[in-house]
Amino acid sequence: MIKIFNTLTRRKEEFVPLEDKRVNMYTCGPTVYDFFHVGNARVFITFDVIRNYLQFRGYDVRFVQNFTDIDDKMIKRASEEGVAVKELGDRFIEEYFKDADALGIKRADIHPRATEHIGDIIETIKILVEKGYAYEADGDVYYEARKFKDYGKLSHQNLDELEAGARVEPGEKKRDPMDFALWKAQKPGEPAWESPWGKGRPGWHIECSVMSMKYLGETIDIHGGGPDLIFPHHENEIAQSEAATGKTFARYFMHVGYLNINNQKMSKSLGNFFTVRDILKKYDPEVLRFFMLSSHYRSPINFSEDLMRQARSALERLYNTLYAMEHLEKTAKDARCLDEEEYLIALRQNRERFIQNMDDDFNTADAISVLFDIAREFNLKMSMLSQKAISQTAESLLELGRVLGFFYKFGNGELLDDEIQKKIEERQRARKDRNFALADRIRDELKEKGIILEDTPTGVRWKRLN
RNA sequence: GGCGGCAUAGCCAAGUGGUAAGGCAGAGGUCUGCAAAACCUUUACCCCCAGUUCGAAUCUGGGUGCCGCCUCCA
Repeated sequence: MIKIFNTLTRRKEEFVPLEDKRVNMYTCGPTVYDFFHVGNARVFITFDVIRNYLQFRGYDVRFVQNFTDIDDKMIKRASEEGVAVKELGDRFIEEYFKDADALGIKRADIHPRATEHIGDIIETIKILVEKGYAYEADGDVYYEARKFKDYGKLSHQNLDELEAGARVEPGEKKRDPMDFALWKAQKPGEPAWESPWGKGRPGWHIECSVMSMKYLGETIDIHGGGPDLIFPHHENEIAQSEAATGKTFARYFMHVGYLNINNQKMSKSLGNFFTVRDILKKYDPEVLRFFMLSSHYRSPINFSEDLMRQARSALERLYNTLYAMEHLEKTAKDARCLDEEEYLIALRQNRERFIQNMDDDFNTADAISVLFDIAREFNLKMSMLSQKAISQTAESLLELGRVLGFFYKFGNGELLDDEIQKKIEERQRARKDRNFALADRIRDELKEKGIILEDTPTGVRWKRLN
């Protein structure tokens, strides 16, 4: 039984999708005006794992993540750079996929763009106006928060409390500070589309309501995003969607914890801002993924180079084990000895434990510890295992690791080229002749080329330097 | 002012009523031509005080410290 912490109820609930074995999920993607940062990455990686895991558990997952390609930030950046908003969006969508691919974040089934759904957005706004939830004011259209009786149910605030802290920008034509824009009238130089209220563009919140419902239906199973989306973004999505349809918008809302720098929120003004693009210059993307998944997704985590180095060492340990398995799979003789029943039972139990941990609100930290347990058991007993047991272990470790998005680069037919293979043989001859100077020189040479040699009782084992 | 989160070894981090997973780093050891990897051993008054309980890191109350949301933000 999978349990999910639902922001709506603030508790872990048993996960029961609307349709048996089918899950519809939507997450709010990036605004494509720049490269994405490590905080964004945490959200994308988290939902990538959740999606993988649900599939692993046999669900048919339909996953949608949008691109916000029209809003204030887009307009501002485009004009700064002297390019069209469309051009800016195209460019950073491309850059998004470069980073996401590197991090092993799989593509959503659909990545809709706001600007390609203007017609749908207008239709939904029309419905909200007709139903009396929205009003036009001078070319703008606002949603009247007070009309929606459940407003605040996600962020657990009531309107009066929210209103006390609300800020009204001068020049806004809202009737109430808590009202928010569904449609904004065009300002000079801004991109705009024709609408019943004149030329303009959509507000931020409406796009997600519209695209979620268009591709996944009026009621979806899981809606997620970053922690600061709870209010107002997701609150507003609920208000818009549920007012329009009269149905529950999303049954489980999931929010990822913050990624902090020195225990503080990352912000451009503090200068503690890291893009994924920058970090990948120094660290393997898989290390970043490992680092993120070492903590529970809802806990705040701190990002630092020291922690990245710790993550790198830890991941390396798993890889060492994988290399050892690969090596032994080739050299192990069958009928090794020992009763390996017990070992295989423990392996199965570990696999079960992994599932239990992940079932419990996707506890990746616990799940990772199982990976290490499997590795230790194997390292301890590897010289006594049959080929079959070794293969089974490798299979399990790879299978479970890949649910978390690890090990994708492993074992895809990386063959040593002949030249390197010859060097290894040459070194073996030198070792036999006790010409250790030559042997060490060859080992160093290969290291230069990124190939690490390790001598073991069953022969030379090699791995690629990361 | 309203709402919420966190505090576990040198560092990171699970655990949420039965006496502390896992990783990194350190020390010692085994193995080894050397190296590497691996394995073994070793390191915790679970922020403080009071309470509930046969029993609390885990529940309750009160402190202390840190962080967040309520405003564009993942």
